[in-house]
Amino acid sequence: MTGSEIDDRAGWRPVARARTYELVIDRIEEQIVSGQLVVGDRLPPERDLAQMLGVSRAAVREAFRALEAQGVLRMAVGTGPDSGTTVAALPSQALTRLLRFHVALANFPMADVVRARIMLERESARTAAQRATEAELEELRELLDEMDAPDCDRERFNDLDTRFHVAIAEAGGNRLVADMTIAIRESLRRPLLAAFDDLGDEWDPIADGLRHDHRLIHRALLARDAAEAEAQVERHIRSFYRSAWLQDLG
Amino acid sequence: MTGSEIDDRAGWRPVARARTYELVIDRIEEQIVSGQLVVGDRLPPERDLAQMLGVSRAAVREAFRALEAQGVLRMAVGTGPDSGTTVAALPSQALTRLLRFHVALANFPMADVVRARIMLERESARTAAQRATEAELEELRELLDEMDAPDCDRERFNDLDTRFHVAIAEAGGNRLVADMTIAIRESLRRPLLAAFDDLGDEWDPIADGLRHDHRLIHRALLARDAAEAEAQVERHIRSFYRSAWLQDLG
DNA sequence: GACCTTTCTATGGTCAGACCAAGAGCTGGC
DNA sequence: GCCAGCTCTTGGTCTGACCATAGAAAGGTC
Repeated sequence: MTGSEIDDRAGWRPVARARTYELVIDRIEEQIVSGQLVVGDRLPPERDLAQMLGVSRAAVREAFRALEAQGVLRMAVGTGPDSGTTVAALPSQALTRLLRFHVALANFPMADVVRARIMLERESARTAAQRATEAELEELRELLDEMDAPDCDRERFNDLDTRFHVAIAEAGGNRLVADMTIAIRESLRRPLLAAFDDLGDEWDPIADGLRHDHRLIHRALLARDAAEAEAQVERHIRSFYRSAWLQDLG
Repeated sequence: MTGSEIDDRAGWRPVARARTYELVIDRIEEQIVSGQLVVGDRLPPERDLAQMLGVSRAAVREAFRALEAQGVLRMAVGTGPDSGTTVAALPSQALTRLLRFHVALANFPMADVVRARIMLERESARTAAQRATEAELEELRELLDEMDAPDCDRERFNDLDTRFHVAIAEAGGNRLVADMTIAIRESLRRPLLAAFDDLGDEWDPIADGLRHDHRLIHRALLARDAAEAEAQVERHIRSFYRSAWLQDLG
């Protein structure tokens, strides 16, 4: 027999020795799931909580850091009403950081990310065509006008472009979809700017193409034409990906 | 004038005083973005890195915790080749935790989460219909057979159900879409089980309906009928949501 | 020489205690 | 009545110690 008899027996796997800070997280999660902690609530001061849980302050702090990284907590010094450690609602920022790291690590292939982006933004465009308010449509138009300015460099263009797509996602009304859209766009910011620079002289015609695409999307939204908005968004993203990365999505 | 003149001047906002651990994270992110750190690489021991960066070990540890929470690092004691702190690729787990917290905090309304789920799983079903392997289709069938077992209680049913949907997402071939699907399903586990229990005697007919839906989805995948697979997945999720939460998605 | 046991060492895990820094509120002098 | 300065709370950081784990190395036994 090559292995030990007590190994790989179905149904048995080693217990993961929980680290102290994970136990602290578990206690906090209990409070959240049971509804005893809601967004805006304050947690006890680190020193107090450490004593209450019977652990060191360092363990509490490491737990807080992990939760802060997930956008669940917000920490601030001082005394006032906004100070201390409070339960936050920052899923968008946390999602963005998470995705940025994993895109940089190439855990998600670029093509997969772009396909996901198409899926998300089609959904948002469809919903936005149905329920965007007049004010939201007007805001989109203003963004497009700003992108037409002659002194709009590539970085500013990209930031306005991002705001345009994010505004559509938020007009779509689905928080989760909007936050995922934001996360994808922001995580692509650096590679996108690098691709813009690589374009060299080809930039101007491509930017004009993007401006034209955006107007078509905006027009479809104004016309409340969900199918057209979806189609234009998909065409827009695919053609941009093709020109910036010289690849097709198949 | 009600406010100070130096406040809310467009373009000016207070600098966020970076905390030491955030600076440590920035250094690590630099290494990752520049490609000097790739998945599997080891970071220096905490004590060494602390000295190299001129900060305390506690600051390094807090940074590591934040990155661990994002699925970017993996920490293990000991001396062997797998010990120490290494760059990991665990986006799925990190996404799941993140979403679980924010669903529990109701930062994402249930209806939004379910709509996002429909969007994701439609995409996966469409792609899976085109590219699922014979082995993957067979695995799906085995899962469905297991769900037919008479001794399959609600929790086991839910776990098999999850594996069925996740398997389709993975057969779809898009890592990001699959990981988001996993995260959504897992984050819904607790509320889903609670809803199952609330059903009481209505459980049996509903479970039969789910089994039937699954067979229809499976059949569409076998037939390589992408449009039908998409439609069946959407119908399945909508009808389940309607019966479990007694609400319509509109 | 092969193999098992013991010891060593590197590394993360945890803790205690100290001091710093920001910020709201209190207090006393003007 | 108002402003400066003190005070207290709370997170931010550092130091240094010791614990726990798991390979690696050393040593002993057959």
